[in-house]
Amino acid sequence: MTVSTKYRPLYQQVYDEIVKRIGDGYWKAGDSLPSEFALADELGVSQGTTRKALNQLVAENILRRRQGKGTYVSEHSNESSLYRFFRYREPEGDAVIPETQIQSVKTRQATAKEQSKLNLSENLNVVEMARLRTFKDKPVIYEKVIQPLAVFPGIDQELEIPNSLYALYQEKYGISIVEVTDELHAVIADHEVSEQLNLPENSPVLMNERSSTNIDGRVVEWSVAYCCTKNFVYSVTIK
Amino acid sequence: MTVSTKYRPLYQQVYDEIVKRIGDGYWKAGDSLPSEFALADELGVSQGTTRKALNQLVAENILRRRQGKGTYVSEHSNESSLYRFFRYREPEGDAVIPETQIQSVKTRQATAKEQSKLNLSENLNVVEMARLRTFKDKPVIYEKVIQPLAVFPGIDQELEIPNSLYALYQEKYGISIVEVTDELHAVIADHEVSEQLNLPENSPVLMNERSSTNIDGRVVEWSVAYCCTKNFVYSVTIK
DNA sequence: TAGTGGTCTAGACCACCAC
DNA sequence: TGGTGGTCTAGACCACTAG
Repeated sequence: MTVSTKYRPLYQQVYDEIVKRIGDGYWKAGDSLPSEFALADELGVSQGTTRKALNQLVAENILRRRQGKGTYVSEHSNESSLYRFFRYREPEGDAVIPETQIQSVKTRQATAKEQSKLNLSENLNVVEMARLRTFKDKPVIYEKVIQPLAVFPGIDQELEIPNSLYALYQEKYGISIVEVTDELHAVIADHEVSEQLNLPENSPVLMNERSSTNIDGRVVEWSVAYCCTKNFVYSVTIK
Repeated sequence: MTVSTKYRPLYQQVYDEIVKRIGDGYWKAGDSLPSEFALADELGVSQGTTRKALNQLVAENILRRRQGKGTYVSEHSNESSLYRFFRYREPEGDAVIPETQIQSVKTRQATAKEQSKLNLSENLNVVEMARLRTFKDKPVIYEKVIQPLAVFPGIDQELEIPNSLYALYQEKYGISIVEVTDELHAVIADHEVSEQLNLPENSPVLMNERSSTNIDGRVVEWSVAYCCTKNFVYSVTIK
């Protein structure tokens, strides 16, 4: 492996190389990686160094390892990991898996806020998807998802949009969301939101502005979700 | 080191032993631990095994290490780590460090909800502290903190309550909060909350119900905080 | 049985810090 | 200069999986 002039520990260089290969599509979600020894030989480092990089990637949910089988690129489209970023729960703490209906898909220019959140400078075309999430046939979350067309070409023409957009991003665009940042506000539902969520006027709702980050560190999606927290809570554990 | 009948990897046994010593007060917040080799010798394992346990504890914010100096028990009363669990930010993303005023301290029996959240079965005496957090002389968060008297004996007689309760827990009671779980709701401020936060009637506020967990895994504090998110957001990153 | 990841050890060398 | 943690290597053995 080429050693950069600016010093980075070997195991971090191995880490970078693996991330690069996943980002380039050389290894795709669900693929198995070579064994520790094979990878170490190929990159010219020791098995222990490779292991350290691999374990770091496991800690970040980018890889999964199973003793006796091998090392795999995480499939974020698994039921379990699909809802890793979905933080709404019933008050008793039970997970909620909602249904999703697409309400509308529009293509337009990004607003100033969207440009800033998505770091857009040149191509300002974005897709706005409005979605209604329902649970037991009752509307629970109304959200607008903003995607740069440059990142997701043709996503506005997509006919079958799955329950989880993250699965679509991964399968069709090779984009793996590995981190999200949520900013939560309490607001009064406006007319559109009350109507969609079937709430009385002036209901308080939780507004969640989310930035989603790809494996390469770019913010590739920004969304605003409104949730009535009468029957649900946003639950998060910080360590 | 004694090896338990039920197999646990050596490095996890080392991990457990270190946690136990911190929990027992053998090493206190800010203390330095023996070097990797000294600890390895004492416990009868290799330096690499000790290192693995130590690094895991660093990942969990229980220890801190500095090259050339040593390994230290985290002081959660550091400015930096004190606010690790404080998730309110200005909309631009700047951290907010508020002032705190104690409004009242009461001792009473735990409610059913508090018993459940704090896993109380025998001694039901709890202390309720009402606190108002202000930023730039404006009230921003009103909260009620519930502490079991069995865990914090005499805390209701405390004269000097610092800005961060977690620092008090650590210094006086040897309790280190290592994990919190927040449940967020959007609600309409009631009379008490609007008055404390100086808000008009019917303002939406973010309600945060928090369970705080000690190093030994027990929930030792439960609180409810109300925040007006007009000028602040609750911000969290999930990986 | 062969191949994989998981644990554990021993030792070398480097970078940082304090005296 | 001596002691600390940080990186890197080499190799042994164990546990799990699959054919």
